[in-house]
Amino acid sequence: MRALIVEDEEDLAELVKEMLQEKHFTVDLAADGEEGMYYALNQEYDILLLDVMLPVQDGWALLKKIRQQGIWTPVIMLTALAEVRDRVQGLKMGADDYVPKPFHMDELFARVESVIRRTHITGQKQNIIRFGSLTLDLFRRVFQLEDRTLELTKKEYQILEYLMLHPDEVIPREKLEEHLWAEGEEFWTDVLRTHIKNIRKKLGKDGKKMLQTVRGVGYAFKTQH
Amino acid sequence: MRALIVEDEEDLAELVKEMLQEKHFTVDLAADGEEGMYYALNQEYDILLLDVMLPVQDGWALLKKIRQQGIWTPVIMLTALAEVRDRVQGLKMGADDYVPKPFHMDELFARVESVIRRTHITGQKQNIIRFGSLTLDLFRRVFQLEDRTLELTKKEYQILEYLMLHPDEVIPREKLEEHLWAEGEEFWTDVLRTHIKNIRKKLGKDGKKMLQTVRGVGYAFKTQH
DNA sequence: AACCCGCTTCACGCATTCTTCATGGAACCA
DNA sequence: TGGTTCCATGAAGAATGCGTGAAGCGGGTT
Repeated sequence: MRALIVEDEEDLAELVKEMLQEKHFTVDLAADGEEGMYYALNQEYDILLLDVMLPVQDGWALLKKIRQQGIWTPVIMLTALAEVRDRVQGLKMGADDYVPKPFHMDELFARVESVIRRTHITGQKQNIIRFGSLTLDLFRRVFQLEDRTLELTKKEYQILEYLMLHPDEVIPREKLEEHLWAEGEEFWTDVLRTHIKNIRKKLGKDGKKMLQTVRGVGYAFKTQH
Repeated sequence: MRALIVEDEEDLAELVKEMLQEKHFTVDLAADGEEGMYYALNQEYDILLLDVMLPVQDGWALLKKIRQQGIWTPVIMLTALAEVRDRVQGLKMGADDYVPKPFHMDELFARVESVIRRTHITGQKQNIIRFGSLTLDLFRRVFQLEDRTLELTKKEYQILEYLMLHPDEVIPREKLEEHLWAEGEEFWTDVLRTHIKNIRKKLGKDGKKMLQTVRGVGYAFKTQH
């Protein structure tokens, strides 16, 4: 899962970021409305957390603009102005929820979860995806192979989740890398190879069939043969 | 994915082309407004990159005309005139974004991605092309023959994609070669012949019917034999 | 501090893919 | 029909990219 936080109070932003990372999100941070706009338009996220009071361009303006651009990623507004009026305005403009500051991290995360669940691609309560003997429960963040749950590390989970959400699609290395490492982070493509190797190992004898290499391009999760 | 670049500065055009090819796009180049018009009207693209200052017919005129023809492929305008007036004009005339020169390739690509995604969400145009028993899913980067997915190598894929995207059109060897090998790379035309042979083999008994040789010129993908 | 776990780095061998080459065959033109 | 050019083909060599195991590193935990 990927989240974008647009928040100018650095400390708070950092706290939220860490909390989400702990929950295995990949997080991008933007400090003002313009930067936020840039990220929101150019990356794919599962959730946007927007502060209302922002430099350059406030949260409402940002929200309005990205909706005009046809981006319907779920949005949670964060604001100090705990007024009902704002809430109404926000929901009208296409926010999915609204969390008044100050908030507990737990509460925020609960909202994040619920909003994502509500609006996720499938639109259903349960986000369970199954191919053959492999099952992915998006919200419990669990893979099952036959009846055994797979013990995956964070990066391994992120990779397999991404691939399984795009079945039979050849995913270029760069795309996976963008997904796994937030803007600006360094990495070496060796890393991806190693993770793939480890995932395959955990997937057992069918590992190589499920996660196929497309030489010179990337990897693909195969639903059959 | 397919892109058309209409740009008269050869060096820049070549740079953009290579960048997009690296991102697995199939790219056509046109050097003036007239040629650009021809391509835009006769081929389908996922994105058009139009220079404003062009010989014969400028980018705005081109944009206007193709919109009049009912072609709503997303368009990004490239221009040296980084004026707000232009931007407004462009957006009014149906450009989807606007990138002032000089730009970084990364930035340009970010815009390309975002514009495509935006129009994808609303448009839901599937990038699936089918002739007879052969199907190409551009988005997934997968060929299917009957129900079997074809296991093509990178070069093989690039060749067949290019030919299938220009059905019944005789593609000169040199054009294919330009498409496959970046400027300056060495090759021998033997290579192309060998790849064609291998593709045909993978296509099975109809291989030669689908991929026809045009003696002295090049090859053509035939939609019917 | 010592440990553990997961992420990253590295070097090497191997397999696939790309390219080269030699040969025979098909199309084209007098 | 013979000569010429261009193309198809299979096999073999060269280049490339991937898989793998092992080792380093660093943050978090006890």
